[in-house]
Amino acid sequence: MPELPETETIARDLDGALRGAVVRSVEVVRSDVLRGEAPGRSRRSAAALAAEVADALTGAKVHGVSRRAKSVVIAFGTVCAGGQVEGLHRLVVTPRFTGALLIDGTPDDAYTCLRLDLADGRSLRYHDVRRLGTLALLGPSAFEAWEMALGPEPLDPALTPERFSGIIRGSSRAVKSILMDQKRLAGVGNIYANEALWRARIRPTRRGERVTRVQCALLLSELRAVLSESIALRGTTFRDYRDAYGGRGGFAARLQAYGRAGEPCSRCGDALSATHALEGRQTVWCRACQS
DNA sequence: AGGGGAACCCGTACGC
DNA sequence: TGCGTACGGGTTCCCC
Repeated sequence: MPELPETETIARDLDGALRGAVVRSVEVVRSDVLRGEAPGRSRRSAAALAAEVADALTGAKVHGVSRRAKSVVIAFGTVCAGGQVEGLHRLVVTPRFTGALLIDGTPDDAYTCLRLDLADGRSLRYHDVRRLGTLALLGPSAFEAWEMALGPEPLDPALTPERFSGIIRGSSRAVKSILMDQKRLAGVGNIYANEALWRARIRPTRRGERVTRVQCALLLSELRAVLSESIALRGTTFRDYRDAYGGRGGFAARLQAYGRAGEPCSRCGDALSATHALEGRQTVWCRACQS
């Protein structure tokens, strides 16, 4: 389940590997992962979208690869006669649970949804077993609309403790739900919400409006710490996540809360509690030292 | 505004 | 062993 550190890892690898590469041919194998206006939107005619993607990407040049929220953004431009890049559009890839962007060297199989063959002989595949991930090809205005609807990036220095505190304290919902609400804060999912709250000693069910400013400042710094540490170890492979070379992330062994229900809290030794009652998602915390 | 539930998928785990 | 079924997991969308 790629969240911010995992999609960041993929984006950094692909930016280094693909910047400047030219697409020779496009094969849409599974068109049901394609979306129109934005990732996650209900799908339009899959056949029409497949034709649009093939048409737009054939001959296109990779301008750069970046990340926003939990999505990898591949920016393409068309190479014109003069050599300059025009008609920038972006393929927004949201892998969800089992999606992966793989560069050549990984064997092809039945789960390839999209394959881009590059002029230099390499290839890039979007691979997804469950196909809950999505690919959306967005022009400049649709891309801007999608980005504008997302909350700030937790690692952006422009997100000050004051602003973060306003996000958390401005809602009566459970603080964990606020952390995971992509409209309020982008990129944080279940794993890192559990971890950040454990580190900051805040109970996941505490209402945002009842988290103090001091706790908010601590939560932001612990959130940034856990995200940065995970990026340094190329993310968390709990189960399905793979990087662009098919490799696993190294952060799973560092998790203190997620997936450790019943195990002793590494801070106080009490058994970690778990519930699914918070929006139906696995929530793990220490009753003794998180309040 | 926000909470609940369905839908999207299919490998995995389980029951019989 | 095989077959059938429940489940998970983030997000959107619809309804209350």
